[in-house]
Amino acid sequence: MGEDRRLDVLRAIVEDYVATREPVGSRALTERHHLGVSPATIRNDMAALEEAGLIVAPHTSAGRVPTDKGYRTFVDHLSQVRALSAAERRAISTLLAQAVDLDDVVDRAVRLIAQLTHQVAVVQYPSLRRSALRHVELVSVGERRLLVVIITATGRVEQRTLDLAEDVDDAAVARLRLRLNAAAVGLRLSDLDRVRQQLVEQVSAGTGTAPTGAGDTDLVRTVLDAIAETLAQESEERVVVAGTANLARSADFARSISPVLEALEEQVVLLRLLTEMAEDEAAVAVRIGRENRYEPLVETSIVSSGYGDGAAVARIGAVGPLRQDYPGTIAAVRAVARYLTRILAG
Amino acid sequence: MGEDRRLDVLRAIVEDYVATREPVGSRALTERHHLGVSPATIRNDMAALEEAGLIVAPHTSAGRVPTDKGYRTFVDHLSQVRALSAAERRAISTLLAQAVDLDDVVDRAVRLIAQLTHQVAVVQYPSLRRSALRHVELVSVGERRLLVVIITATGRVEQRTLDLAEDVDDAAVARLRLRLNAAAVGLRLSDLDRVRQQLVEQVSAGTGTAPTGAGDTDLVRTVLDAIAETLAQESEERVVVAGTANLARSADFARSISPVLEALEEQVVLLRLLTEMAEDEAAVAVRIGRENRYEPLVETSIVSSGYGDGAAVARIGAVGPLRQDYPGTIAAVRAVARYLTRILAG
DNA sequence: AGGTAGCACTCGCCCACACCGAGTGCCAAT
DNA sequence: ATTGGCACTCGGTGTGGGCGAGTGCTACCT
Repeated sequence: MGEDRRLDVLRAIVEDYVATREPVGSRALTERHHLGVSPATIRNDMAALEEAGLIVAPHTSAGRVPTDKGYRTFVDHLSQVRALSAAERRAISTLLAQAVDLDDVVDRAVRLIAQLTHQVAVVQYPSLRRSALRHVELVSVGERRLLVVIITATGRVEQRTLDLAEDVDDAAVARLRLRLNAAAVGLRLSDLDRVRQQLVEQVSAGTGTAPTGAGDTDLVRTVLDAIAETLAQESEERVVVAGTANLARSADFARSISPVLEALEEQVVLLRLLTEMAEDEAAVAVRIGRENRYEPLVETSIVSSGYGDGAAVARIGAVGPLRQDYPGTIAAVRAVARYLTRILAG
Repeated sequence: MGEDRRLDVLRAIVEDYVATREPVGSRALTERHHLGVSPATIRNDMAALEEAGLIVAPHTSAGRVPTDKGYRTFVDHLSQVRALSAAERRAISTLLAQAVDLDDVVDRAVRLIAQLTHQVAVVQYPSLRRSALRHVELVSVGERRLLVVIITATGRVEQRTLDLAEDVDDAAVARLRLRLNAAAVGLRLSDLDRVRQQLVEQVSAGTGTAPTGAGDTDLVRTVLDAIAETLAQESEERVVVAGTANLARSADFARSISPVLEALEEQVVLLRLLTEMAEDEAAVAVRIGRENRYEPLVETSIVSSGYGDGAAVARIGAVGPLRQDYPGTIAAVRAVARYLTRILAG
């Protein structure tokens, strides 16, 4: 029984189709790959593969093309992970190492992925919720408005403007800043919720020296609420995208690429898709075609990996056509994720 | 002499071609526009217009199509500015008014422009150099690293990490923060360069109370240098883009749209293009086709306007195909610029 | 002089048609 | 289980003719 050979045939079909964009026929297969059998035999195997839903013929007298399911088995069972070349790895590490701050790291990473994979690259900023608080800055802007700036251990800065119920003088703000920082620095933002009430009391009571104003408790609560709320809305989790031009070049999209472009501009959607892929944070996950439950992306595949250590975890990914070099993409995404983890830890 | 009519003909050609994407012929013109003359006469005018380089015929027996120069005269002399509908204006003002912070304003504005013009929208953040300093925050991160956060009057936040020559204790940082803010708040960032030396002395000397550490002068200089440098590199001026999907829909690009997409991802290029268009800050400027000296964009037109008052000036714009509804785009861009100015001032 | 009518001419577009060849499924033979 | 043979399908390509929109030119009109 040719169970094994059948999978060989599938692999050959995927590889050839990815390379040539032409539906691949039985004869071409026997010529380009030395499976030791005749075209007729291949045809039988192909019939079986089609039966199993792994390949289809676009029309009666054409070769076969992999289905989503076909790519899926290819990715799961057939592709051997290809290591990046030494040059590529060097390029990654030096490029990332040159970054001057977090924004720069993310920017470089996203461009790198786009260039390595020839696809659209997506990088999520290190998640706020899980990173530790480094500093909270309060600045009063205007009469009853307070600008809250949150600085995390990873160097990420988030801001938010608050409208207050009543006037607050600068002294009160300064006092609050001191206590807030004393009490909350070092906490994971995701822990904030749990210890919030406790914090309110602790901060309002003060450390003893300065006189406590009347509305301080309210103010503290308001500020902490704001911080929590900022973190709660996922929309604050930023995603950056690069390499959209690669989409236009691929010419693999039946309809237009504009639905895909639209999807890529929707941070919220991207975030949801990425986080849904986070079954195993460390490993590379792949979503192929209709496996993406999101209509505009059913003609794309997403290859994604988590990065970062415990303190700051997020995801990166590559969005590209169904017909793509999966082993190559996976290798590139994984490599960048690893270097990224290393850089952020250092 | 039909000098006037000739321009009427040009206007008619532009309008029809924009509406239909078909090269327009003499007969069609007389039918759709009531110029009171026969097709033969129109043909003579067309010959003259072609002679003048305002229109061309794609091939011998086809209608005419406007050239860059044709669009240019249309924009300069022939298009009457169309006011937006009341509904549109209401949409703009309410949408922008709901924004919660600067990021949100910019985000809403860019989406708005994309939606109104059906083109790619571009919004430059209110320029750092010209906005006043609201607050400088210093946070030491790690041993000899200092995070400098700059907050402007418009609510914009910029950050930068410094590597220091020697250790600095928290007390020194706190002291510096106090003095720096006392001395520099309210200054235009663009003025910083001029008064820098003066500031260094002023801040180092302190206001009298706290004892001054040995390395303080150096530290002050380093920090001010960093601030100045951050501002100097234009790359820190951010540009956001939206509506790239509109490009893919337009189907007006001879080659591929990928060069255009690439260009749109290059912040530096976009910034240069935008600032080059700032002859008259308030008015709407238009660059048509080859007027953009940047090769990837020679098949596009850019409609752009400044916004903001003296304190915070920047530009917005729309990038689209040559064949577009210029009056509509101009109206939309101008309207959004005005509302934006109002919002930021209020 | 400017506008008009008529006319011959050009050419891109569309359609019908035929042909070629890659590829298939099936069957009989090994 | 594999293979060679064979009839059949059908998309892609090339050819040729007809159509029609559009033009430039010339002669004519006001």
